[in-house]
Amino acid sequence: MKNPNYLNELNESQREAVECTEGPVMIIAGAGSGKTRVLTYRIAHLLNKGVDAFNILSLTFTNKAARAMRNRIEAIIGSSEARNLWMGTFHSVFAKILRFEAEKIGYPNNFTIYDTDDSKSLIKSILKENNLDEKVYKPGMVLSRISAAKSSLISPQVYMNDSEAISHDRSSGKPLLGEIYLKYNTRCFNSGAMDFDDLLFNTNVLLRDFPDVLYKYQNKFKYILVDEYQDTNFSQYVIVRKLASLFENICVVGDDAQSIYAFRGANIQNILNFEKDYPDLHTFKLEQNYRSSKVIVNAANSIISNNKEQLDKTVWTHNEEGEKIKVMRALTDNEEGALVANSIFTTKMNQQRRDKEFAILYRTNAQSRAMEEALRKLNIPYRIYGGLSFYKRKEIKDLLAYFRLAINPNDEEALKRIINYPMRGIGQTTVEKIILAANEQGKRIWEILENPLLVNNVVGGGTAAKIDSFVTMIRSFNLELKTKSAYELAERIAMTSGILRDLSEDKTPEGVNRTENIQELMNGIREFSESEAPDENGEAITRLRTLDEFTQDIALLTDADEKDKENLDTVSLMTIHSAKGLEFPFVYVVGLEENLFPSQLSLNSRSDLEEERRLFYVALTRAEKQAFLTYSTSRYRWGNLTSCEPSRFLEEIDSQYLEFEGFDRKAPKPSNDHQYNDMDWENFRRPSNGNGNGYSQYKAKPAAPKPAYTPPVVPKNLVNVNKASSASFTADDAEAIMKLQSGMQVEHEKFGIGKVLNVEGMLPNKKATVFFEGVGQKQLLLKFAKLKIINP
DNA sequence: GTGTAATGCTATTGG
DNA sequence: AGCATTACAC
Repeated sequence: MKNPNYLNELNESQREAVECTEGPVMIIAGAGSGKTRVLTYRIAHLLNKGVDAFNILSLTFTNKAARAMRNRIEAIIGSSEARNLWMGTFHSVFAKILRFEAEKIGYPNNFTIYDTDDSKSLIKSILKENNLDEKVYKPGMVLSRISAAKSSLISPQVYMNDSEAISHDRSSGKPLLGEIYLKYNTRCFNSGAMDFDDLLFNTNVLLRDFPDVLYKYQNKFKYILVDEYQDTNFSQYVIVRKLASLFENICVVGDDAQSIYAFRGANIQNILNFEKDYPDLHTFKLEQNYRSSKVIVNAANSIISNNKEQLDKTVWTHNEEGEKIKVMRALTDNEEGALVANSIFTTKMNQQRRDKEFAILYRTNAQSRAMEEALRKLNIPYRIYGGLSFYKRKEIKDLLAYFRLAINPNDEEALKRIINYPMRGIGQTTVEKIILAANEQGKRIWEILENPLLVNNVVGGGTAAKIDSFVTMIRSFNLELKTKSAYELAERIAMTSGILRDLSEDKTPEGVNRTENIQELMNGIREFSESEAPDENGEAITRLRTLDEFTQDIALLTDADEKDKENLDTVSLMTIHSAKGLEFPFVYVVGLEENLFPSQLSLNSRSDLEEERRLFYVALTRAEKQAFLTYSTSRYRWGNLTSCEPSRFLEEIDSQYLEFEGFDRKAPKPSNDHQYNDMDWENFRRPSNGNGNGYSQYKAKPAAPKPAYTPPVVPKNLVNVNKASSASFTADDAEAIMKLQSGMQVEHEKFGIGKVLNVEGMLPNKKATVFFEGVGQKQLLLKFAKLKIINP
């Protein structure tokens, strides 16, 4: 035992929650109350009491959280026993179990896991084959209906007989959703593929239809812990209830105030009804916040009190008072970025902070662009979490599709992706014919492809020969799965398939970047190949690590799982959803505008709006020392400048915790140079708390002042003259364009380094003549050319 | 079957 | 504005 006094590191309610190990336990944990700490210590305590690690199942929200917990547990108990714990997300833990048991429910053990893109692509194929209009049956929407059904354990058969579903789909003009759902499921099954929801649905099928399997896992998992229980859906709930029903050593941890995934089927009722499921339940409340200042805790409480549905709980803190929350207003989204970047810069300098102590949180991924540009201009390093994750990039998915097909040749989506990439003359029509033939004859796609007779029935001789050589190639990969290491085979596939050749022919910066991404993937595979594998007893052993292991490992990774990047000293940019569970000394929540946050789509129902409010609560409670809230009075949305009103959430915060920087809340909206419909600023909502003077402490200024915003100091050697993106000028851009003079050395994205020979014209249409080495003389419209001044 | 130009759609949130 | 799909020419 490395740390025998570990219980002393907990406060009273934390310790009680840790020590109550037997029977059902619910822990209601306020934001920043040490929830992870309790879970970690609880597991350590179980191990310390002699419980075998193999008998503990701990379900976390991300795999990264599981890894972090495992490490902390090892540090507490001082042994490597923690590696034997079953820990991970619902999806990864039950995918692992399904790999053992798949054949019982008719799946191959090496089943593919379809991601959202695969699912959508399959739905598109089905729509096309059945002559259904993609505009009526939008693939994304169809998928979310299917997903909702699966999360509620509604099979296609049940769906098609469900009167509520039938009338819902009829009245929305999509009566065939049930049929599509059935076809979709059949196709997944025939491809040996499960989508994300199938992993949980099929686990339920397995536990329902095979009592011996259920019994086996009930006995195995004598202690079950579930983190973020407020975000579990019905399907997950049933799995947990079934597994726990033998011993009832079930501990769930959650916070109803932080439930932000109802949109994907999460059900707060799971936490609210837990008491009914387990009458002899022990409930613990963690209400002391250790993370944030008093200002932040109290401000967050004042927001969440606007929600009607919530458990009784008061979060408080002993921490210092802290700075007030700063509210900042910008005129455009770009200026909002500049405001934030500038504020980070000054705070960093004044308080001697590191970049990694700052986070910028937003409601939608699209908002990151303005922030990025502003940070780049100030040379502030940043890292975006989410967005296009590494494994979603085209070139990565292409190579992975080869791996997938080598592992499971019936994987229809992988096949469609690469049968003609790099191009080998097997076009769309051919693929459609083959798939059609497979479905008509009730055969798997690979059965058709493998059989020259069947292929010849469908396509001409020339195409058949091309198919034959493709089949031979994939089959040769397949034969090497068990004999070659992941790295050896991956390298061979990258070469033989022609992907590397195809990419290396592309000399554009994007093309080079794609090759580098492939290289990075290969490095990851090499690392994997050289790592030790756990055997079934959890012992690390050295044996061949194969490509199918690798491919299955990464299928459920998310970018939150990207490892070892958190040590980088960079500002973090992410959506509020992905910020869940994280904390930062300084947090900027940006885009606090009506229709953006709260989102327009949430305004129709009370429960959706309350979820948005909980999301805001989550955002604010990420901050330790100080929070900053920003909004813009106008913003580009799908290419047009639109006018925005400040978010209602700004008014819901008790104003004693707010400080308005550079503007007066009561002052009329400042005029600016942009042309757009001026919204009714005078009717900017008055405080609705009835006393009518909610803002009186802010003195009204007579005139409409420009916000006190000083443009950031831009390093002279890296002036971004303009972005091609906008036809409108920000002050910065215009200024930079004006600075451009002949004789300067500049860099162009495509043409490289060049020298300015001449500048002419008036501002919006100012032109420069630039000589680029190896390219020649070019006339560039500064509004569009991305010119960087390298040497003034 | 392949390459390019034109059109049209989109931007909640994520495993 | 940017991306994906579609239309049409080769």
